[in-house]
Amino acid sequence: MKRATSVDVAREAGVSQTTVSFVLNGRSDMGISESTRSQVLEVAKRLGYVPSASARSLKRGRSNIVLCALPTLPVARALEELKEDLSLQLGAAGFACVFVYTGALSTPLADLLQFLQPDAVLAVGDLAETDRQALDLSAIPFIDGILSPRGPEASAFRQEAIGDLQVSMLVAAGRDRIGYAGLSDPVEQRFYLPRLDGARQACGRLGIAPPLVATLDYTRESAQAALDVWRADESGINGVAAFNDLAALAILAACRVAGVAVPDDMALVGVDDLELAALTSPALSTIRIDVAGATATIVDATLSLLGAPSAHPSRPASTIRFVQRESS
Amino acid sequence: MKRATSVDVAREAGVSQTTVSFVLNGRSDMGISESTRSQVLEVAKRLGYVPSASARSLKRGRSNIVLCALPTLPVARALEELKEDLSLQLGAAGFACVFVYTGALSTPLADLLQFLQPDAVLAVGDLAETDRQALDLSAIPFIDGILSPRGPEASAFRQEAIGDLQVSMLVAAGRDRIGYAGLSDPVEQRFYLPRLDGARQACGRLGIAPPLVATLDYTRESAQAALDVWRADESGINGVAAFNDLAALAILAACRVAGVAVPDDMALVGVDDLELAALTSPALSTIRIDVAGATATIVDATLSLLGAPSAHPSRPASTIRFVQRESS
DNA sequence: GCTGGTGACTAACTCGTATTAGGTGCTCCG
DNA sequence: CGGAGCACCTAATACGAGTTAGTCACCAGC
Repeated sequence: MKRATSVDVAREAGVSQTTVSFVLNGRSDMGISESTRSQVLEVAKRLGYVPSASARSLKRGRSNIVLCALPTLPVARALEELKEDLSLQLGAAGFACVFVYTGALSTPLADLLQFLQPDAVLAVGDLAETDRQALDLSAIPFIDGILSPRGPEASAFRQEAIGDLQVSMLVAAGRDRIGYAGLSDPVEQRFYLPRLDGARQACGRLGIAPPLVATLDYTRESAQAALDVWRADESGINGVAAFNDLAALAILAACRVAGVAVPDDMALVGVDDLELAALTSPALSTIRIDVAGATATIVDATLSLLGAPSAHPSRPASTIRFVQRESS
Repeated sequence: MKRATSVDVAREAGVSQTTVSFVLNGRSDMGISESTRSQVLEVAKRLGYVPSASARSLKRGRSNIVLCALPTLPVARALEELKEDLSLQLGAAGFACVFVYTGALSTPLADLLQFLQPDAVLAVGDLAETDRQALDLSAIPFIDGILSPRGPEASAFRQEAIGDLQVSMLVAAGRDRIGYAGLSDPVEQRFYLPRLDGARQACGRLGIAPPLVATLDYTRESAQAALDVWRADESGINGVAAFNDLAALAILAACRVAGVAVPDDMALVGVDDLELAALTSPALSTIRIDVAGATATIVDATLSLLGAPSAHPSRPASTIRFVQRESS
């Protein structure tokens, strides 16, 4: 059973294919009588007619698809939320938001363009140079690094504010010597460095020494090593801001093993508010990122890139919020 | 700057568009001389020609796109791995694998079909009835519930084996009264129930009482309540198999709060081997699901659905492995 | 009775590619 | 010397929708 085309609908309804097209695209300026109109709609529904996406985008020159390229990143709640928000808001604007995995391992973005012609590309990480060129050649606009600020359009996510808030809350809780847990993973640097900068600035503003940085990967040993670094410091680190909850939880476990009491000996603040942050003992204080506002900004930038009208006159930026639990 | 078409290439190379098409599709049976061939290739490269996906799929009748529909699920390492594996293996077979979020909140799959015409749809969860009908109308084959066995093609994931292995390892560690931590989330039922079945069967086989089931959501209170249920049981539950690592970690925290020693008073085994499982203290014993083999089966089923030749004569199913850590 | 306008519709073309059904000119063969 | 056979290439069409430039019937107005 082949799928119905607009010609099928036309034949069945006893009109021309042109008329079917006019009716289904709601072109009221073309003078279609009400009886013909409803007749066509009825037949279209009866035959289960769905316009061919290929034919439509071939003719129109746009596909109404926005492609979102994802790198391989460890779990991040904010990112998950962003993905669903993007789907939702772009969907409301008449675009389909589809996701692909690109990275060293996966198919390069350039190869996908022979199958899929998005109107725009949003990349969470940075795009490879070859991918950039491929997009330029196909005249597809893109925004990369959408989670950290660079272009004006992406300034919705102020990663610096996160590090700042972490330190501020640690200091407010009476800590005066801060450690910062960063990550060695290169993909994460894009988020890590701005957050660390924010933490540094907060230390300066609050008149305490800059944070003592230790980097870890997601292993127990590296968390242990970081803890050792902080404890060996003669100034006596008593508060740690971690790049994200995963790192914070690794440190939390290292503290337990080493007999360091949290929060008494060492306060700890993560970022992301994973489900698990509330489930550990002690429960993890963290920064919750509300991406909904920021998504609007990204969607806005995307739509203006496409010359589409934007539906968000006011642009609330991403808001962040300290979630106090037991670890600080 | 408009993108180049095959006609542009033809004009520039001084040949017909037909010839360009033959060269670029490698139709060696059409007798293209080597000089023309290289000339066309050179011009195509120089102009940065990329064939139009819309035009191609319009003519060919297939898009070479496989769409994978994702429900909103909490973090699961195996699922992440599956997504990347699918991208990789389908990519190798000449298909683009793209992901969309569908669910109660998000755009229904049916609405996406006006923008995108995949050759097949793989759904991780179950498809809504309306989505099913829409796919049928568009004559797009689909496989849903790809993570749990129903059709013969999806039998790669033997969820039962997971529950079985959990119980077996608990019993091997000397536990004889087993609790099972399930989930109340309806989306997870599809995985939860088969795993529980497996656990039940293992208990039967090993000659111990069936598992005492308690369901939780991802909150501290529910984990606490589950623990209370097991401890209140007069038989003295001394080993718990959890639906997944997240649930297991919630229970781990509840044990700490309640002063229950893990693994001495209560052994605990999760499923999924999250990064975090190795980072807690005590570190979590868990079941690691190797999806690579199962992906091959899914890809195989998909390709045969599409009438494409499958590249995997031998079909290794998903293998699971017990990861012993400190909690059991 | 002829023009001009309007309401309701459609023939024919277009998008960019793949494919079918030829066309050249050349050599080989009897 | 008149095909047959080959190597090499191209004109024309189809895919399914959107769009332009009409056509046709009907009515009003002078």
